[in-house]
Amino acid sequence: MKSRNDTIKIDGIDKKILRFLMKDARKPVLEIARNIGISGAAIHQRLRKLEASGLLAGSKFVINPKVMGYTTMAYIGIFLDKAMSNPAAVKQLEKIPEVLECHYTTGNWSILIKVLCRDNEHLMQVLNKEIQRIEGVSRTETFISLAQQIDRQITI
Amino acid sequence: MKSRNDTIKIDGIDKKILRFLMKDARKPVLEIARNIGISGAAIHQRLRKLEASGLLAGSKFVINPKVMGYTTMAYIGIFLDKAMSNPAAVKQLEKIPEVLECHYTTGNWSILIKVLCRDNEHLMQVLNKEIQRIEGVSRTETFISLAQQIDRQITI
DNA sequence: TTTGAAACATTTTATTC
DNA sequence: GAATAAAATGTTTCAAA
Repeated sequence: MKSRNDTIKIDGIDKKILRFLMKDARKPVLEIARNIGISGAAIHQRLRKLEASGLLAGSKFVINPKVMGYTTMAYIGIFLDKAMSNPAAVKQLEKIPEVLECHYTTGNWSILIKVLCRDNEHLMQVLNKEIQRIEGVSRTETFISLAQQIDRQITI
Repeated sequence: MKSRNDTIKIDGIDKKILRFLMKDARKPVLEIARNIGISGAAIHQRLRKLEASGLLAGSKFVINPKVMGYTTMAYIGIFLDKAMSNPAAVKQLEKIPEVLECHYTTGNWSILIKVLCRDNEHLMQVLNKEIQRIEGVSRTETFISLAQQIDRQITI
């Protein structure tokens, strides 16, 4: 099932199934079955295997934040005083719901985060009252996303 | 249905439903119904309304790229020669499957992209043979994500 | 808006090839 | 691996409250 570098072999049928479900997680297996000319049970079995392999990491409903009044997305590069305060800083960042992603990165900053706020004022509050107050955070650089033109998953 | 700033009013029941489905898009509506003590038909109707409002923007199967051998994620800040070449650059970026996100940003760069590659060598090829060759791209700054500790959607 | 019930469709499992 | 079939479960619609 797995090749020597621990990746998984998936064939063309697996790919077709995944491509359908990556676009619409609630697409009925039977509908996919009709589309690709294989029985629903066969697809069901393949999905169980893909799940067991860890390739399928679940499914999600996608929410449009704009409709909820969240229109300001930004990336924030964070400089930390000492490398040792990293895990502690992440713990604090986890408590801020506006923080959607957090990466340890090479380069200028210690950490790069993605935040989603209602507007610029909200973003300013999150910066000044939440992020800047975290122990070890010395400086930040903010990049507001004026528009997002690409948003997709890995191509299968 | 919508307040004067065009956001949507959702009540506690809507939130409960959404929280279930944001975690697992394939969770049966009837199961959610049993959990929150309301009929399946009621949930079905609420979901139709949420979908009509645009708040529900579909669903996705989530794939674990590591299992497919994609282990190097990076953010790349791109400097463009002239502002006018922006849309053309995005068009070229769309053709590169390793590019998962693309944002117009305030700050240093014109564009910030997120890329997913198999390894550092693959990343180098994408940088040198794909991104740097795009008309108008003058310089790039790469930040490799050594680890991602937070990855979530907006909190409902 | 909610419910319950009927009609319809899908999922899941066992069996067989 | 895949197909079929049967049982269990889920979805969808609608009339009534």
